[in-house]
Amino acid sequence: MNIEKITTDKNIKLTTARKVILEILVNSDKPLSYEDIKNELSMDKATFYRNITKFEEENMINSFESNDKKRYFEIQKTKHSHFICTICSKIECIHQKLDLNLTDYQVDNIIIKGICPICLKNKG
Amino acid sequence: MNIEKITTDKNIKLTTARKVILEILVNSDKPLSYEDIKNELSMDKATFYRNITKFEEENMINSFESNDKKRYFEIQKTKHSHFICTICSKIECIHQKLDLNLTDYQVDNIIIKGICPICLKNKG
DNA sequence: TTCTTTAATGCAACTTAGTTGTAAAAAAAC
DNA sequence: GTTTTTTTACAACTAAGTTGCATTAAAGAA
Repeated sequence: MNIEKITTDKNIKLTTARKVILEILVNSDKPLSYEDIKNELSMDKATFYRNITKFEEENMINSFESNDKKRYFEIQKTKHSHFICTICSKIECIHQKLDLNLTDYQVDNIIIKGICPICLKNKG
Repeated sequence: MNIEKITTDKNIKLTTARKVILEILVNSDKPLSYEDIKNELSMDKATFYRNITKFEEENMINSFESNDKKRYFEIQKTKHSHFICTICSKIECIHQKLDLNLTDYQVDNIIIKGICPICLKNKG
């Protein structure tokens, strides 16, 4: 997947700052927070967040809050859900299809909170 | 449902502050944020959050972050999921049973993000 | 190319949810 | 009643995210 593909048909100017953010997100296999990537960013955090907002408006990326109170961003390559472990805070992508059967609702993201297999085992 | 029932078998002292918080949560049919209820609280916010942390440790309440960046708290009367509309930010409790079939994971809360029927209709 | 307009950026100041240290007060243990 | 532990209020702090504004870059027209 390349950036050109993501920006096709989007009302977006591909600036250097935007390329940097999108490159990082494209090359990650899990959602990332600002904290996770701030060292790789040359731009100011205001620019980062303004671009993130723009990406969201254009439906290029997806974001959600985790239980560490931070927002996590990702590019929706394929539709999937997220599991957040309330013990270790790890975020896992769940690619298994979850049938929700919620008519009249548009479902964009499913976030499941609970305890991951590793922490469950450690708990005993 | 009364507070005594919630605190049964919990390692918790039922102080005035705690009673106030629990009363508010018990009498609500939807998750509430600190902002939602701060006017009804006589205590300091530090006390509020410290008690919320205690309640969570004792598994008396459930919390999750919405897309307004705030945490929402509720007492789990019956197990259910939550739908958060990314347009109007309304939080709806979904009592329909969602079968996830995630073995090895303990599922505590399912948060579905998307667009609610009203906003979908308004969008056209 | 040059002028004009619009959008994007950096910087600093700000907002606000939530946290932490600490001393006083309340409750429990003895 | 005295000691110990827990809870509280208050104030100071932290950090994610936002906003205002001046500067810069880019796009469009002539």
